[in-house]
Amino acid sequence: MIIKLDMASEVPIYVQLRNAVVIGIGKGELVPGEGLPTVRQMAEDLGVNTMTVNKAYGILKNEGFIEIDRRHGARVNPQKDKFGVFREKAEDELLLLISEATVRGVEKSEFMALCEKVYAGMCMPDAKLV
Amino acid sequence: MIIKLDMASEVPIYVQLRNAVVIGIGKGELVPGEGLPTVRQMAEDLGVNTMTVNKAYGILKNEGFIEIDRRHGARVNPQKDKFGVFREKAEDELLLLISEATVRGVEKSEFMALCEKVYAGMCMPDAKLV
DNA sequence: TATTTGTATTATTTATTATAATACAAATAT
DNA sequence: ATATTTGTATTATAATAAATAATACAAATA
Repeated sequence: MIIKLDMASEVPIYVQLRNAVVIGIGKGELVPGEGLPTVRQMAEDLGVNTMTVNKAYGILKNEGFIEIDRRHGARVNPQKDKFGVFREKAEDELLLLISEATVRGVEKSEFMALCEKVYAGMCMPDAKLV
Repeated sequence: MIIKLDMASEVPIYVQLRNAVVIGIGKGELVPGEGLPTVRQMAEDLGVNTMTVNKAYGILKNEGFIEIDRRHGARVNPQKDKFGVFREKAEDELLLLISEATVRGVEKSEFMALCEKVYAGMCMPDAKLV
């Protein structure tokens, strides 16, 4: 899995890394049980500090995307949204995004089509083979 | 228009304020040409510093949501997404949000229904009268 | 036993956020 | 004309966040 960081971005590196992993799992490029590179390896690959990677891994662990132990390192372990925590967060984010879309003149149909387009690019069963 | 700030939030105050205005315009609670409270008034209402409000207003101006002059203060002036800048940003955000939705076990149909729900709560032509 | 793992610690640097106290030019209202 | 209000700029300060650096340690592995 290839992760690209934008060092000029306002988004903190550890957030960019966290997001990349979430997207990777969502797309199926990272499958449950699969191991992530070690903290040190990932830090070396990305050219960032060990603690920056460790922070991202810690967040992914707390959010229930991966599990970590000293034997196997970090492994993909996605947990479902049991109590609707995500649904609530998603609704808040969608309110902001859809508000801006409306202001920008993007019709509802076009916004929904944008969602469809993103979903179309999600299903990549052979992504790892590419 | 009532704006609520969460002082305990990790989201900076000026970002919360910026978002609230964008949502207000999107919902139609703030109509084009309508004046926003002055920087000082808004700061007093919210109990924050003048410069914090000024920063939010400056961003809203740069993003093309309001216009500002010394005569009329800040007025709502939403600009359309002419060059697809918003569409690109929206697609990036949707990729992350939909990825997380997928991981959390939220089906596509449910996600689209969530969008529909948000849209249903958007159209409030008489919002200002309530 | 030596190595690798995640993790913790401490320190330092830089950037961001927020507040505070003024000040100024432009425009308005009295 | 004068006083007020407007957005804006300036400078300073404090608190927090982000990133790096250099180690260190216990647990697990090879």
